Amino acid sequence: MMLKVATWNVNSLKIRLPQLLDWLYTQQPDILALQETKITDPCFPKLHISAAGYQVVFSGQKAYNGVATLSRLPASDVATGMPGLEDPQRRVLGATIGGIRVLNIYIPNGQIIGSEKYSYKLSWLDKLYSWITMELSCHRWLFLIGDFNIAPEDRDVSNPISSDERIFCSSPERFAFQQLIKLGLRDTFRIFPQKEQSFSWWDYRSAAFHRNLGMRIDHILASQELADVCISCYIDESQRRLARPSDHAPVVSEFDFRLY
DNA sequence: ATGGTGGCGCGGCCA
Repeated sequence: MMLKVATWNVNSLKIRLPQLLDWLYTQQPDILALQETKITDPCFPKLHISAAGYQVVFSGQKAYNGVATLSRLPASDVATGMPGLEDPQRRVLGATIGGIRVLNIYIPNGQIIGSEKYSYKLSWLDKLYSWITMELSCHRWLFLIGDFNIAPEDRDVSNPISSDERIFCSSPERFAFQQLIKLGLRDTFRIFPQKEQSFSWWDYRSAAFHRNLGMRIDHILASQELADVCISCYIDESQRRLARPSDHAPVVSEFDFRLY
């Protein structure tokens, strides 16, 4: 039995719904984490999602942020925030699906190093570390997936020159990512050999996708016991080539694991 | 390039 898990920042679910439904039909993931749904809960297109054969939980807001998790099996123990962080921004969605804890996150962008938004990102990452520590203590099967807005290494950036002082690449951001790895999570993409210059996000501007100027900032982290049975991880760049694409491509990981 | 594109929603904000 194979378990297929994916993450995709769709940059507006309303605009991307036709693409999402096409993608679900062809890819048939068991679990899909969406970010930047940009839609309020009453407006969420759950009929379309269920018609495609998926259960869904979501936590949205108007115009910004918003996360949703689709799955073949129903979700329980849903969490829409992190302990110790009163945050009106909808960036977190935890759920237990078929015995696996699935934590879908949309880490703040940070905008400019030293800005207020950057401070918010770092304190958010601090809360995330505590939360993941706690979640790992009670779930042996756990995924931490989503848009991290962090490029973990220089090889995850098309132009790593002076990357140390660039947003997504700064030492505090990369340190926070490594702290999650130290907790026992594995970056499933790096379990396997990958082509150089592999990215999951490309700026809409300056024909960045065409020139492959991007970053790998969307990640599927798995607890050790799931990483042990991970059989592949890839970025589906085909979605970025379509008309009116999201600026992010879906990331997919497959596991030799049976959901129950 | 102190720029550039896209989404939301109709003036900026956010990415």
